[in-house]
Amino acid sequence: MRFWLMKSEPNVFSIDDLEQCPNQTEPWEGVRNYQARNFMREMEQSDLAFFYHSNCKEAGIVGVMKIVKSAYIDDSSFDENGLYFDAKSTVEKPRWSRVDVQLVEKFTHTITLQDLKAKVELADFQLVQRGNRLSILPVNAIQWNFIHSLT
DNA sequence: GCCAACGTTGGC
DNA sequence: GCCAACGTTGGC
Repeated sequence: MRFWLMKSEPNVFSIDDLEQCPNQTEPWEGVRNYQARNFMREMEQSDLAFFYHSNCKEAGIVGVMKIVKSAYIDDSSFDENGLYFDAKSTVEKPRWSRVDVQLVEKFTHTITLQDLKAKVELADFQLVQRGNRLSILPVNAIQWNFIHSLT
């Protein structure tokens, strides 16, 4: 069982949007970065992930999700008219993957990036490293428990 | 909206 | 395989 952090811009897809989905479950699609994709492929059913709101007023962790389906083909890359179209990803040679996530817990308040950066315990956490842009990161158990204790 | 940091592309 | 040019991310 492993832990992760997954970023989404709330004006594109927020934790409230996930809450509205049937079964509070939705495919996590549109990841177009190889490192992030590879992390998704390492995910197993019942792994947990923090939901992180990025590129917004109050950037930070807003809740917890569960991986309910491990990586499979992200066919949004085939949709010519869609946001996530990638001409180099074909049905014969699909390039991108997605997983299905289910909402587990919505925090009553955001654990902001500012909060996280202030913690000595998280000095090694990839999220708070300078210049970090990865949209999916592994979180180790110690970090997970510590962050969760901040709620 | 700015811009630093990083990833990707493509010419050579 | 190098690296300049370009595109994207994301905090501020």
